[in-house]
Amino acid sequence: MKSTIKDVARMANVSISTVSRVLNNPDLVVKDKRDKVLQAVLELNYSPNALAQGLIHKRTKTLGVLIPDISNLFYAEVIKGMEDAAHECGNNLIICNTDNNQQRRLSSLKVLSEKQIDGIVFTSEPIFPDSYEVFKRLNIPIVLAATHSLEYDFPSVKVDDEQAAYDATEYLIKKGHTMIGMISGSMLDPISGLPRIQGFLRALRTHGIEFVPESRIEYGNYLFKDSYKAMKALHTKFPEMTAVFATSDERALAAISYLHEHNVKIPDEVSVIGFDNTRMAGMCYPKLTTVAQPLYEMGSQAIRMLDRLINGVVLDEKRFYMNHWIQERDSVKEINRF
Amino acid sequence: MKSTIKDVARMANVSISTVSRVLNNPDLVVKDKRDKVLQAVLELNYSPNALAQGLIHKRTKTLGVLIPDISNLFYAEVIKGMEDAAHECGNNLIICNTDNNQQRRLSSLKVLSEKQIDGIVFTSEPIFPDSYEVFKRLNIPIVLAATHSLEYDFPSVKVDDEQAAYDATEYLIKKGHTMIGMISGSMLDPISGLPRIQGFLRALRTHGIEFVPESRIEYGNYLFKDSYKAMKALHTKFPEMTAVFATSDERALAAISYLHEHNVKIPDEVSVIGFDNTRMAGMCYPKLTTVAQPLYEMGSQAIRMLDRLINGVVLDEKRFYMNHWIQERDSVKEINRF
DNA sequence: GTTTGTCATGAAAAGCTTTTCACAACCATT
DNA sequence: AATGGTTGTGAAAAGCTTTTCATGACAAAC
Repeated sequence: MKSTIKDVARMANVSISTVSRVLNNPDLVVKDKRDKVLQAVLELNYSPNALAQGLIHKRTKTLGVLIPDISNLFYAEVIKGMEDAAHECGNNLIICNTDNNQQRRLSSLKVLSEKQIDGIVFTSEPIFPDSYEVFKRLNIPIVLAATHSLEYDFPSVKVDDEQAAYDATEYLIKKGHTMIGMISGSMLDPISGLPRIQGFLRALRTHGIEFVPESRIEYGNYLFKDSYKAMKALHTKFPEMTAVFATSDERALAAISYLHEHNVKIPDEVSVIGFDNTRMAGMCYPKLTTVAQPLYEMGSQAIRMLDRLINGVVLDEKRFYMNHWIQERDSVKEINRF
Repeated sequence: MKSTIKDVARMANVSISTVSRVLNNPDLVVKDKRDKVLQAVLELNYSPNALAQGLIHKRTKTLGVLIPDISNLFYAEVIKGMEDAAHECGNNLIICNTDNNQQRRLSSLKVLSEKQIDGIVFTSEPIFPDSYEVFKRLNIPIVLAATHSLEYDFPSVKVDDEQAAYDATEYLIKKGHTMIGMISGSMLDPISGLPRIQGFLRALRTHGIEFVPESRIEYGNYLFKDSYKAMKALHTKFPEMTAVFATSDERALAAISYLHEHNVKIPDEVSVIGFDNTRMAGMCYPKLTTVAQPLYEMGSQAIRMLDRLINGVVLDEKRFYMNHWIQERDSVKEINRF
């Protein structure tokens, strides 16, 4: 049986209030009582019940995190960043898998709210009006990570996807590529789909490369298998291609697999650039050049922003864009333009 | 401001007890009051405060999970299995990263205990006496996942590592290999180090393959970079090797990278078998043949066992060994023995 | 020597819910 | 008509802590 403050009080021969004071405001009580209390605490292995504390303080030091699919490697580093930051500011994380499923998302939010969490980090998914309603009713601080919203003014942490895609494409162009294909997410995805396509197109336009989107971009979901098929379709309709921009590392690995299997040399015949810089990017062959997102930092930054919001600090910038960069490895080759 | 049961009672013109009954035991109250209460609940968007409930029931429906390094891909699937199972039996997970660090492990356990979690899943790490003391004092159900303890009788879920390593090695032998190297974890690691080495040695012995451990096994930590170095060392001291047993997929990928970079054909010149069957195993080239652990199921099974323990069910088997299997892909080749 | 002020401490309320107990009303039994 | 048994409801305790308020003791100031 766990001991309570009452047990400590009894053992130390003082009132409950005194015990509480010893623990929270030690200099309010004289030394000999203090010592007796401390002694009793030790002896009984007492530690306060956070439920009771939470009830009083209306603060649980627990944060909720909603993630569409935890098993996706993308989140491994993000979660670690979150956990480390949370630990640092004395919080715990309840992580919920939403499975890309509104029902589950709602039921998770309901229990999180019942458990009186102090704030929420919502990752990756766009905010639809019905989710917005729920968030508003929850009435607690919320931070978006790896997503944002232009309609609603939730604070957010993410990379500038359009610019990142632009930079990736420009990088390929500067390496001499003009025949560039793209494996992309859906145009209907306003977070990591459309903006990356727009960045890609803008780079081509800026550098005067003519372009027929229908024959150069292949769309598909984010998993390896579909991306492999997408790469096959792309390569079939665009065999002159010398470089592919895959909008996730998983897509890039699928492209690499396809190319290997068809005896296309990487990067000698076809260069590949990915997106995310998950740990996998350094583990494949050839090592993947990719648009790096600071995954760990995105996670920790999101938590730190949330913690500040909870403590009533006003954020100087609502939409926080983290720096991305091109992580050069071995999957892109400079080619002779002429 | 969140509404309380008091607000609902006032609005519905009944006592607090009646509201509580409507929510927990509806047939105890007459229809018209019940309807009025339900109406008020809806109108006020009321949901009960889990802290107060937890205080009474001594049950929080929250479980703690301790993981040495969340960013390791190994845990992505395990956590998902845990989360799904937890969700199914109405629990939430507080996941803590221990960083392989006793200090942090202890501080995490302390807050988890203060938050009155109902049980703990402890993953991967061996149980040392001091940890044991802490667990015992916590006095709540605990399940070990991907680890176990022979000294203490905590229930556990894992694969039979010795047998799995034996099977992997035998698989290579049956494919005609006799010159087999190993990239292993430390012999001092009683969970995934020593047993796998023992399984490896037993398989060789059983099949009458002579063997000088010093020149055939390379030890190192689990990260890619070290494993790459290990592979280099192994290949240097054992160039006749036709197959490598890498005791994690990450190690196997490092081996593959090394071989690619030195123009050794996989699996034509050297076969590689991994361990874990993380999602990466299907994304590399060649696709990795590996000893599959049922990661998702290990996670969900651990949670289900924990939930049963919490509900006072006595487990029929304490040490639960999940089935492993050889997931055949493309990194191992049958060779001609003569 | 009375008053003011400080300090240490305990009693009790508050935070929100569930559950036990008691009460009243009603019907059925004798 | 009196007793016994249901049934529906509210008051209050319990779960554990923090914090406010009140009290008593004692030193300092007039």
